[in-house]
Amino acid sequence: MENEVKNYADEEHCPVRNVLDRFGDKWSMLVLMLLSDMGVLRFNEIHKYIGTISQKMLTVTLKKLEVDGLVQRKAYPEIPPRVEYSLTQRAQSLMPIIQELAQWANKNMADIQNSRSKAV
Amino acid sequence: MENEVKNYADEEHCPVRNVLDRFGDKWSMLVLMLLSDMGVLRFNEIHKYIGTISQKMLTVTLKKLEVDGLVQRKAYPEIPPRVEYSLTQRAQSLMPIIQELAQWANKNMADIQNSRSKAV
DNA sequence: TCAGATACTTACCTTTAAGTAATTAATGCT
DNA sequence: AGCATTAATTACTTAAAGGTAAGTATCTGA
Repeated sequence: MENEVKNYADEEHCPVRNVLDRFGDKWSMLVLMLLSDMGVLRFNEIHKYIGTISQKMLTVTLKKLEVDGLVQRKAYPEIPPRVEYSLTQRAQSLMPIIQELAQWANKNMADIQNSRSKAV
Repeated sequence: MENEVKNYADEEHCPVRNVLDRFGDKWSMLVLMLLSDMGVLRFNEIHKYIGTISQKMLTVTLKKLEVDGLVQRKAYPEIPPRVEYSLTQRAQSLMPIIQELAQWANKNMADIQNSRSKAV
C-alpha cells in the first residue's frame, strides 16, 4: 500500500507556483514597485533609478511583465524612439500586497539579519 | 552635472531585496505554506507532501529557512533520527501576507495565462 | 561628417540554482 | 548476517539566470 500523499507542488494546479514564480526573479518586484511609485516611466528612466540593472535584464524583465499583463508598454513612433511604461490595473491590484510584504520585510529585516549572523 | 537618481536597488538598504530574495527560490514558499497548513512535520513527511523536491533541495531549503529564523528545527536523539520542523512566530506573522498573495494568484491565474497565450 | 540619443538585440561568458545518485551512522527487526 | 529506517551529506552534472560588451536603426544638432 502506498502512502498517497504528494501533489502539493503540482504546477498545473498550484497558482502560487505558476503565477508568483514570475516575479520571484531578481528584478521584477523592484520594477513593479518603482512604477507604482512613479506612475509612468521611460526605459532609460527606469534604468537610471535602478542603477545596477543591465539594459538586457531590464528589457527581459519588462517584457515578461508585459506578457503577464502587469505592465503596459506604449511606444511612440518618433526618432529617437520613446517608450513609456506603467502598471496595468491587474498590477495595481497586486501592489497593496507587495507593499505589505515590503513593510513586513522592513519590520523584520534587522531580526533576520541577526538570526543569520548567529548561524555562523 | 550628473543625473543623481539611482539607488532603488541598493542591497544594503533595500529590505525587500535583502529579505524576500530568500524565499523567491523554487521551494521556500511551498515549504512555508505546507508547514503553515500542517503544523509540525518530519523531514520525510515534507518530502512526501511535496512529491517532486529532491532530498538535497529540501535540506538546503529548510536550512536557509532555519537560518533566517522562519523555521524551527527540533532533533530528537533517537535512532533512526527524528527531526521535526515547524514555523516560528516570525514566519507565522508572514503567513497572512503569503496567503493574500496566494489568493491574488488564484484570482488572477486564469487571466494571466490568457495574457500569456495571447503574447504568442 | 560625426557624435549623441533611444530602446532595444545579439553573441558570448560566468555564476547560481537545482537535480541525480551514491554514501553515511546507528540501531532494530527478521 | 543483512536489510530497513532516517536525515542528512557529498561529488558530480545540467539547466537557468544574469552580466558584458558590442551592434542596430534613424534622426538631430554641432
